[in-house]
Amino acid sequence: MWSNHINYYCSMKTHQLVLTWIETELSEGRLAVGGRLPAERSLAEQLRVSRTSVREAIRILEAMGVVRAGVGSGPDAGTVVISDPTAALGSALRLHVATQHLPVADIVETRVLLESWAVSHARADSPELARAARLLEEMDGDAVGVDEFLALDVRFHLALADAAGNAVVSAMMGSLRESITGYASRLTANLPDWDTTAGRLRAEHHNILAAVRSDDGERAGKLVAAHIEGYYKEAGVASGGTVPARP
Amino acid sequence: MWSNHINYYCSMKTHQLVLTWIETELSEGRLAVGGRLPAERSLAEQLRVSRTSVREAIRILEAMGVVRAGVGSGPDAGTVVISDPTAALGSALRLHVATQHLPVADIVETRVLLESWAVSHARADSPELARAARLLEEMDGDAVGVDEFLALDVRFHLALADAAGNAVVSAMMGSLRESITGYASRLTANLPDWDTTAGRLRAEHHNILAAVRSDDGERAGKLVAAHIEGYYKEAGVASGGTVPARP
DNA sequence: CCTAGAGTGTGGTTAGACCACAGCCGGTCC
DNA sequence: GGACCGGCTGTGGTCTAACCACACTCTAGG
Repeated sequence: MWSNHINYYCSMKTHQLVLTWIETELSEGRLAVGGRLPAERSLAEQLRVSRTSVREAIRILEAMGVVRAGVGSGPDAGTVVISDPTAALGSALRLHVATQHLPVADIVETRVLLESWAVSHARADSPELARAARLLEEMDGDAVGVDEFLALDVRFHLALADAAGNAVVSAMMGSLRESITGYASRLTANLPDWDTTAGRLRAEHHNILAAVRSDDGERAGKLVAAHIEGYYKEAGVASGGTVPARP
Repeated sequence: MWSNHINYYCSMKTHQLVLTWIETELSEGRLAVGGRLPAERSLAEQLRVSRTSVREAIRILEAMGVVRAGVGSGPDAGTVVISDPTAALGSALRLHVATQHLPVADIVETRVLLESWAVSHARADSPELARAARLLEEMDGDAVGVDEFLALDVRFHLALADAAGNAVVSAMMGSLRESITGYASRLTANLPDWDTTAGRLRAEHHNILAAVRSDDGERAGKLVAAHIEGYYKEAGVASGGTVPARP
């Protein structure tokens, strides 16, 4: 194969060559979201590399939320281009939290920053707000368990963030939330009384949504900041504090 | 091998099994930054999977900035755990920008948001500010070319962001900046007169740094927002606007 | 003592094989 | 004629076995 010869002039790992090729195809518009990559074997032959190297590149793209690999044949199989920035940022953040080089307190602080910006820039007539309202109705149900409540809570906050119309902020919000999902559900154990907390959270949610809908961005931003900080404080993750021990 | 048997009960791809194992080792503290992963062949044997699958997992971690693979032997070889969140977020963002599902305008907007927060929360006595000041001195030199100026500019803004002491914000700032480096250098071609612009940017940098050092966070935030927005506006990336055509 | 070479262990890359899966297509049976 | 069943084809998923380049480490020879 040529790769050794090529690498002699350009010290790039083989799979990076494949990555570069795919990224170029994306930039130049020859590959777009919804499109399909060539089959792994064809791509390997075309780029004069082994299938292993092609697969390594595709794995990276898959982890980054850029492609989705599907077996079988037919119109929904093969490796298709998608675009899920949240997945990429989320798993990256989660891993770095695991290395304990990204303090959870910093993540919470960043979440407050992004989310208060988002609600204060949300358009009062955004269709996302209707979605948020429906989620609140669901959360008001009596039979909602803790985990279900938290899941709906995530979706509510994401809907709010989407209303600002900034894809990057939405993706980062989602990834921050995803990276600490594990913590969030563990934190509920620290709460003195879940029902009381849930009631407070519900009320705060309605206030926030009302502020956004009346176009009072400043007030919505402050409410959201207090909402998030209040929750984590009650659950024991003080700003700059350490992470609670595992059960 | 057992993997097919295992996958029968739990539909997880083999390399994900390896990823999960490594993430657990990180969370539980048995692996830490600076530590070394077992050799690929050992790990494969230990987890009862093929070396191929182990490599796919390691590739993903490498792309996420969690490990660094080094050939050879000795104390600096092998696969060691690092922590470079910026790399992970940066390449992810860059790829999604390539798919044209993340508008450049949104990235700029997010950068303004994060950076103005950072400077308004920077500690006036942070050692990072001294670093920022040294970078400004370098930029004031007469013999500084365009590319060199831009490189120093990136480092200056990152130093400012670091002064806020939030690792997540710093990482996101760096990744946003990295994801649009390609654009930034192309944008200079749109400027009517580089020397004039450079002079203005220099003056604004000094003003921002002065505001931070006098603990006037609010003013620093506004200055930084105007600084960034002004530059992109002059270079032709208006908020919500489209991307300039390639040369 | 120092140096050149063999030895060892690391990741990097490749080739080739087999599997499970999903759609397609043609033949068969009712 | 229509419904069903089987093989065919192409996809990604996994594994094995081998080789390479590299960098250190040890050792034999000067």
